[in-house]
Amino acid sequence: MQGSAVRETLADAGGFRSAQDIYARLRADGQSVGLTTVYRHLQALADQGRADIVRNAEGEVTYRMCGEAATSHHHHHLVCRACGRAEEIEGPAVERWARTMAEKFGYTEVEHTVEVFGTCAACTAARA
Amino acid sequence: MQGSAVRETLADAGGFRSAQDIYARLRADGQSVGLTTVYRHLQALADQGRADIVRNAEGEVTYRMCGEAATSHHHHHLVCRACGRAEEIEGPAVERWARTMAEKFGYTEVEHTVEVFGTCAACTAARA
DNA sequence: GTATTTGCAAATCGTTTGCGGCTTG
DNA sequence: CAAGCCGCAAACGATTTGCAAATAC
Repeated sequence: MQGSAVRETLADAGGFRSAQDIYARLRADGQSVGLTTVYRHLQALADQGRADIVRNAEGEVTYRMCGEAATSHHHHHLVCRACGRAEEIEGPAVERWARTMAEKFGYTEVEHTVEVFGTCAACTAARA
Repeated sequence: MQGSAVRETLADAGGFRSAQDIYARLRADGQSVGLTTVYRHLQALADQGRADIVRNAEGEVTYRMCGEAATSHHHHHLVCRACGRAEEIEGPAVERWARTMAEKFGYTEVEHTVEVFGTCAACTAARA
């Protein structure tokens, strides 16, 4: 099953990666997989809540394995735009703020997307 | 110049709209424009800071005219996912939180995207 | 042998670009 | 005539789907 290969690669990558990225890594690793399959497994992981999704600035969808703690627990990310590495962050104040604003303007079924992008210490240093 | 037509339509729409959307409205209005032109003008408006950009859940880029007050002033949006209408909102606490988190993890060149989606009062009501 | 997984090729879809034609000053 | 605007047609890049072959149970 290619599923495990996809999962392993995504886990090994350790950060947010696009389907294309994972596909490239698998191929580079000599593995024989189809792009379609990669997309399907990534989707599945996301559906099951085993992977988090973040859409990058270019509009690409990126995935990252998330620990069971994070699973089904509302949180946001601080993502390195250079290497994809990410920290899980929380902000009760933000949640409250979003809800308050929505109420104030009479909006219902509120949802929000909050992503913080930056360059991690390692990547900043590597930029010598 | 088709530019004014695009600007007017976007302004009239009063909310966040995709290029395709604006194009459709113009055509429906009997106007003769090319999709390419719509994209180009929308891009230009965004570049000049005369329009705000929000990428919706489907990954489509949507634009909305923004007042001069909003121009070049950092703010976020509370967007109605049904009709595109939006309110400009601010959250000093959120800005601070993002910066703090980034510092805490050693990330530099911090940026963030914060969008709040909901269903506005009118659309909620219309759902009778 | 029936259900599931796989992957190639083709189709979608939003968006961008090449480029010749038209407009304007 | 030169500079800028237009828009058709083609190119693009990410993602999805049809479908038949390969595999699993």
